[in-house]
Amino acid sequence: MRWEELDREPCSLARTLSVVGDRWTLLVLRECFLRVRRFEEFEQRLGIARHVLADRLKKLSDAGVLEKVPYQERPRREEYRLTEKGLALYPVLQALLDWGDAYMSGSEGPPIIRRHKSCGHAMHAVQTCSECGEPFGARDIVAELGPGAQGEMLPSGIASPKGSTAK
Amino acid sequence: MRWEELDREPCSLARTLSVVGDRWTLLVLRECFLRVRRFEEFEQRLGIARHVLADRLKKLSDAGVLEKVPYQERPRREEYRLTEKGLALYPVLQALLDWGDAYMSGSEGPPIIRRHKSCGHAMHAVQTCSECGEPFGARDIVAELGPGAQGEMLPSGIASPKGSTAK
DNA sequence: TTGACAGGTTCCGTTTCGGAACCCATTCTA
DNA sequence: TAGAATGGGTTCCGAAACGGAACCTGTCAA
Repeated sequence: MRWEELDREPCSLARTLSVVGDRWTLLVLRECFLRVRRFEEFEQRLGIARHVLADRLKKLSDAGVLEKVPYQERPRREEYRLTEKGLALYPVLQALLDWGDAYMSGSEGPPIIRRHKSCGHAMHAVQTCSECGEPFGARDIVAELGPGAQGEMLPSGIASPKGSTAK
Repeated sequence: MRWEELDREPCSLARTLSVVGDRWTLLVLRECFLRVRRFEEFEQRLGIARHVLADRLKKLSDAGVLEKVPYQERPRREEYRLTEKGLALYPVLQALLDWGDAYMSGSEGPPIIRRHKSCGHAMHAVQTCSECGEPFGARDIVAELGPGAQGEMLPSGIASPKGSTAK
């Protein structure tokens, strides 16, 4: 596959990466979740080249992840805000953050801690099964072809809908 | 910040992206979780340029996410396997997959479904608080400076350890 | 009239990527 | 015993993306 065709791949991961999978996009979104909204502030906090920032903000807006909302007229100025679709990326950031906290923190510990408003504790994310509520890891899941599948998507030895599960 | 210095940023997200944040790495890891292990199979399934693949596999091995294990001698052949550190990236892939299923699937539905071995249901991931077990979203969390913090990391208006919480 | 501010766009030189060709040790096949 | 196949790369070239700096565009204040 080529990079520009990622969004047409029959794979939700590839399609997601076609939106957030390049060099700066997830860092821009980190700032969005920290309530950064204006061009200059993104630029200052990230140290990103201006035209690259402009490109990323445009692509995220086109994808419906951010929206431009005017905050003054004359001269017209607009800021970038997360949409619901953008807010739904929070678990992605959480998962990246948790892995970094666990494997990339120095001896001092993580640079930022997250506090759960309702219970008041410093926390990290635990992924649980939407159906039974139990925590799970890579070894607890099998992949199967779904309704939107096409062609040879799973390597040999992996379960298909009607086949047997992989050993 | 510049891209080559990402791993020295005081931010777990930036540090994680220094390992998995470039064009092909997460797709390579998707294949790893589908039990793809050999150079040729990565190449065929991804359609990635060979030297880019070689570079990504080397970087992931250097980072301790994959390890090369010999599967035959004479001629010596090695395959790439996820380490525990690599397996710990599963929540990242899950989160990306869930967002793609929710926002990037066509009318047919998601191309791959995940089945939870222990409960038997097709499932997606739900992130819950490690402390109280409740599901949470972006609006339920506040960020605070942690032990590894340095300098101006949070935008004005965001809580610091001793300050008040952001509105 | 000049300067500042916010939000870009343009230009240029350096990296990275995509695609194809080539390399190398070993084993299989004719 | 020659030649092809296999698996895992490396090398080379032109195209695309990036980093940095300069420039542009409304509007308002001094």
